[in-house]
Amino acid sequence: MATGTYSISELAEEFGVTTRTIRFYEEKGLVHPRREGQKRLYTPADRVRIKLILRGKRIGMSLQESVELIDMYDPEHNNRDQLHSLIGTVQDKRAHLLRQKRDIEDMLAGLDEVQALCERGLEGKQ
Amino acid sequence: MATGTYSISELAEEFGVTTRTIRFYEEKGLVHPRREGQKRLYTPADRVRIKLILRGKRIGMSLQESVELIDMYDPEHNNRDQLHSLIGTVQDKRAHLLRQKRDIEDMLAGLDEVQALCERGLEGKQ
DNA sequence: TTCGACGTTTACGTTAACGTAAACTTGGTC
DNA sequence: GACCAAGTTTACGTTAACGTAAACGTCGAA
Repeated sequence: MATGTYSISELAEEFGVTTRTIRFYEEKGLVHPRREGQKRLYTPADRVRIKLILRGKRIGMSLQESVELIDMYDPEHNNRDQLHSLIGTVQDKRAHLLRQKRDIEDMLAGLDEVQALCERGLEGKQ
Repeated sequence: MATGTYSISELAEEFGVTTRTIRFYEEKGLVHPRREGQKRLYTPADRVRIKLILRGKRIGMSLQESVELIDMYDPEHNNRDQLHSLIGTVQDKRAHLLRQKRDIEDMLAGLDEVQALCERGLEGKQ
C-alpha cells in the first residue's frame, strides 16, 4: 500500500467504527477515496474529513450538517456575496454551538449537584 | 383547566414541538400527565421533564439517555452500593460531556478561523 | 494450491423519533 | 343545535445511519 495512505480497516479501527460505516460515508458523498485496483485508498485529507464527521456526530450533528461545516473551510467562496453569506452562516453555527455549550455546562452543574448529594448520603452511612 | 397546570398545546407551543411529540414521550414512558376527563393535564414537574429531555436532544442524547440523566436526581438511591454506583455513572457522564464540550470549543475555534479568512477575503475586494 | 485475511458489491433489515391521516369526542359559542 | 377549536385514539408512513448477510475477488504464506 502506498505510504502516507490508509486502508479502510485501518481507519475503521482507529476511529472505532466499522468498515460499513466508512463505505456508507462514501455512498453519501462525504469522502472520495482513490482506488488501487479495486481497493480504497484513503489520504490523510480523507482521514481528517472522517475524523471531523465523527466529531460532529458526537454532538448530535447529522452527516450533512458536518459536511456543510467542513466545506466552509475550502475556499470555493470567491465573490463578495458568497463571502458575506458565508459569514452569516458562520454566525448561525456559532450561535447554535454556544447554545449547546450552555446546555452542556448546565448538565455538568447538575452532575456536580448529584454527586454532592451522593457524597452527603454516604457520609451518614459510614 | 386547573391553575398551575398546562395543556398539551401550551407546552407544545412553548417548546416549539408538536403535540404528537409530547404524546410520543408519554407513550415511551418519559412523562405521566394526569387526566381531567379525557384530556392530559401537565404539572410544572412534567413541564420541566420535557424541557430537560429537549435539552438533551439538542446535544445529541437519545430520549432514553436523557431520562436516565434526569432520574439521577430523584433519590430512590438509598443504600451505599447504589450511591457508589451512581457516583460512577456521574463520572462517566461527566467525561462524556466534557468531551462534547471540547468538541464544541474546537468547532467554535474553527468558525473563528473561517470568519477571519472571509474578512480578509473581503478586504481585498473593497 | 489451498487457505485465511482482507477487500469488494448488492441488497434487504433495523431502530429511533416522530409525521401524517382518519375517525371520533367534547366544551364552549353564535 | 350546529359548529368549531382543541382534544383523543389507532395505525400506517418516513428518514437517517448504519447492521447484517450473501456471494465473490485477491494475494501472500504454509
